[in-house]
Amino acid sequence: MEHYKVGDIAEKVGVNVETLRYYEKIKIMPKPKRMESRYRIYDELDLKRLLFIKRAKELGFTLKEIKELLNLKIESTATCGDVKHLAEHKLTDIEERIKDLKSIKNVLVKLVNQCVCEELSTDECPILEVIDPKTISLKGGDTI
Amino acid sequence: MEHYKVGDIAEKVGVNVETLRYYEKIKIMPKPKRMESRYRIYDELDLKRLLFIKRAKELGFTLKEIKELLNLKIESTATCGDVKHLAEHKLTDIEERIKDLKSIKNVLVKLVNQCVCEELSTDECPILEVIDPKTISLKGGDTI
DNA sequence: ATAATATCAGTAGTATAGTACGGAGTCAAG
DNA sequence: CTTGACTCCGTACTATACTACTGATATTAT
Repeated sequence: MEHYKVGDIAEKVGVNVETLRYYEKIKIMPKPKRMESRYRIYDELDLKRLLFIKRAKELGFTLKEIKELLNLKIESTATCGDVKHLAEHKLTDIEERIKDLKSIKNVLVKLVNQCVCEELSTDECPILEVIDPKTISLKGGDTI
Repeated sequence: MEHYKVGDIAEKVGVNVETLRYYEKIKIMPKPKRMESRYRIYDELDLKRLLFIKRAKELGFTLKEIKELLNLKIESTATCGDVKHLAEHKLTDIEERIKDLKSIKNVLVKLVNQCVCEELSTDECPILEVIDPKTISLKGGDTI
């Protein structure tokens, strides 16, 4: 089994060493084993976990949400239902994110194509039309 | 043309009044017109803009990135190429986000289905396998 | 063997994105 | 025509997620 010191894994994933210690403190990364010198030792699983955290953060999840995602595993009969509910909830959330990202993507595609040859001038910002108001649900009279 | 006071638009979109003033300060929302009493007046376009900002934030964009997205419009022949490049760059980024969100989604779907009837115990966290390492590109020997 | 580099723990400081507060002016309902 | 809700501006405070710094060990390269 491969193992890494804190500096190795940090460099591999592209976070800094302090971030790893911080993640340990807030319990999103598990306490690693130590060498006799008290140096932390990480393995492949830690590497994958850190990689997931990094990317999920870029995708807009908070560390708290990421922790929940990482804890989604079927540990026992007792918790299975809970896990299922939480997973279903996350699923809905993620599907909505994908939908809205696709809307933004489509606007960008159009914009790029407009740019190709014609010098069309768009007076108003084209990206404003993309968000499905249902996703957010306006309060009060729906004048939008 | 509909118009709103700061409290109206804030409540409609679900942000608070101070946030609107903050967005004005950092120039992600334009300076609104004022009534004689110096009260701010917002219109439909402002509403759409604020809605977009709110959702884009939830999708993981920073206010800085959102500002760039909102400025993506073809203003003149001169800037068309720039806009195109920036839009293409954003497009790639968004496509990668969608891809990784879909991967996470698939794992969640599997997890939910596993839960349905069988009491399968997954020893390790299933979600760790989802991120395409290419998206992040590990440094050093690719041992993952 | 010794100098450079890495790690340790703890604490303090930073960036982003708000959120709260205070005192004054404005508006609208009874 | 007042009283309660809303808005004004400026400033200060907060939460999240790091990032930097210190002084002491530990490891590694020459």
